[in-house]
Amino acid sequence: MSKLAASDSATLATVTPLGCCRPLGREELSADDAEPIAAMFKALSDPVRLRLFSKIAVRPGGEACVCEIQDVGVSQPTVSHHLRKLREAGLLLSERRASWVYYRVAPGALSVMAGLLSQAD
Amino acid sequence: MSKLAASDSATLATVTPLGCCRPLGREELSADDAEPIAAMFKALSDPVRLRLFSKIAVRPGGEACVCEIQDVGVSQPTVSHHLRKLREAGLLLSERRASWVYYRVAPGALSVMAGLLSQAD
DNA sequence: GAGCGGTATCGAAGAACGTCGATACAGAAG
DNA sequence: CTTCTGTATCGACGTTCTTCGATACCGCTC
Repeated sequence: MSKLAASDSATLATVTPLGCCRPLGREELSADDAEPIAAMFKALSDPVRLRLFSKIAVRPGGEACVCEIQDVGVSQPTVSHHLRKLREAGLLLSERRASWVYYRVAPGALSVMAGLLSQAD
Repeated sequence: MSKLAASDSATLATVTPLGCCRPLGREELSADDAEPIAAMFKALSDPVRLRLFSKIAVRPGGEACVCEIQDVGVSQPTVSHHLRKLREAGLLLSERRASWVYYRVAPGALSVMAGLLSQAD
């Protein structure tokens, strides 16, 4: 992983093309579809990851340098670990620019999850 | 817990009254707000729980008897354990009717989470 | 009351997770 | 080439999670 780490996201890539991003209350989730979707929710199931994601999402363009969002009360390796998890889940993309690494919200990530949670009525 | 187990959900109850159900990309999440929100996502972060929730949500009225949704590939105690987790997270309500226990989707649960994931543009 | 089917709780075992300090790597600057 | 800053990886530790079998609880039926 060197330049533009786009897709370790088996997650988003696996989910999107399927018809599985319908509301959870629309049709019963298959065992296979449940797996990658659960992984996306798991990515947001930690308070630190949630704050990191929010810190990135609020920036204009949904992008931030790691150095700008590191104050979440845990060590630098831990921040790096959580950002990796978010990337692997398909929620973030990362890109190196000179000495700094920028993370940004993956296009479509939010809407896939929001779609799953929308009312089926 | 005997009759109508409505609120072990510190989660939903804690979150809803706050101004914290704005989109994650709207304003930066505080450490305190991140905690209960992460707990809700954690509830949906397991494939089995996701399927159980879906099985309930697809039923008319968003309600199902435990006996109708038990075939998810794990033992009966495990199913019970996961349903409890979903209830404690505020996503489900449970009610005993004669020998059977019915679980139903908690009103507002989905919209709170969907609101968090909606685009902030 | 005795027996029975449906559901919850208990206790244990193994896997997965969050966290850290130490260290490695990448690019810029001197 | 060496040094410095920013970020990632490694290895380890303690905690939390998922799962199970065994068992307890609850209502119904006989």
